[in-house]
Amino acid sequence: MEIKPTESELEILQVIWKKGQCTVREVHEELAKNKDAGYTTTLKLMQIMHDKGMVERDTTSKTHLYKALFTMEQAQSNALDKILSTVFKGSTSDLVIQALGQHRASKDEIDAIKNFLNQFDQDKK
Amino acid sequence: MEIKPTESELEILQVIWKKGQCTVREVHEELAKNKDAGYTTTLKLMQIMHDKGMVERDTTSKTHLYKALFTMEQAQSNALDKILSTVFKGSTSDLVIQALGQHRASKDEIDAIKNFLNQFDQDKK
DNA sequence: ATATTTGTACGAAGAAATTCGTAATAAAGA
DNA sequence: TCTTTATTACGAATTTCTTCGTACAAATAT
Repeated sequence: MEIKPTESELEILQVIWKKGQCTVREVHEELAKNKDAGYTTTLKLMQIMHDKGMVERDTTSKTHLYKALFTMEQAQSNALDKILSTVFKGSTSDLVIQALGQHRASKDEIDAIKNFLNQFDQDKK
Repeated sequence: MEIKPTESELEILQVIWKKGQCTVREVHEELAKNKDAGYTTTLKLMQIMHDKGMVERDTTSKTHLYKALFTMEQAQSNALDKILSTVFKGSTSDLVIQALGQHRASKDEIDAIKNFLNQFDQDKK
């Protein structure tokens, strides 16, 4: 399956991922904090996401419950692939260095990355 | 200025960045390798990009010459910001680790990153 | 029981992105 | 000069995304 959520769909997915599963109202309330759109707009978007096969829903009770049909990690993977090919000429190291350069990571984060790299080396040898 | 090129605009920008400056035909030929769209489609897109202020053009001769008005690095920065906020919950280290995990980097790339990290530490202390 | 609130379905309008055809013009070639 | 080719301009059709209003049904409250 092609995973290519639109801007608005991603906003909704963030809420669903965070809560695991949720109702249209829950998503809407959450979005309302930063944005200002009608309830039916959110509803319609979620219905479309369902049509597209991005989410599933439990319709046993009147108020439907939505769940994502792919994980945030899958979306991350897709997003990385996309920007790697469009703006990083495929260079992972460019991407990593850019990322570390502009969004300064905390010491803990840097340590986490170092550990990861060392473990990586281990596997290679 | 807001830098938010669309999918098609990025395809075009890649060619412009690579060549420094170029004509519609050059861009079109390049795109034609992987895609199949009419010449006037490319032309129109580049005209729109000009309207949006994404590119400038030299119209002294009949055949116009286009240049990008922002660098690939700026586009990279924007792209990173966007996916960080939409799918990585703002965690740079998550992003970096994901990137390194799935697109296996070469030894040279890993070394480059390690050097970068060490230098980074130095600055901090 | 009746009215109010809460929810889904759905059509349709508006906006943005993409595609292409046609016309006008300039350059190049015969 | 006249014809062919290359280029830009531009309108318009198409598609996709976003937004919202209205209708109807179910649940809740009075």
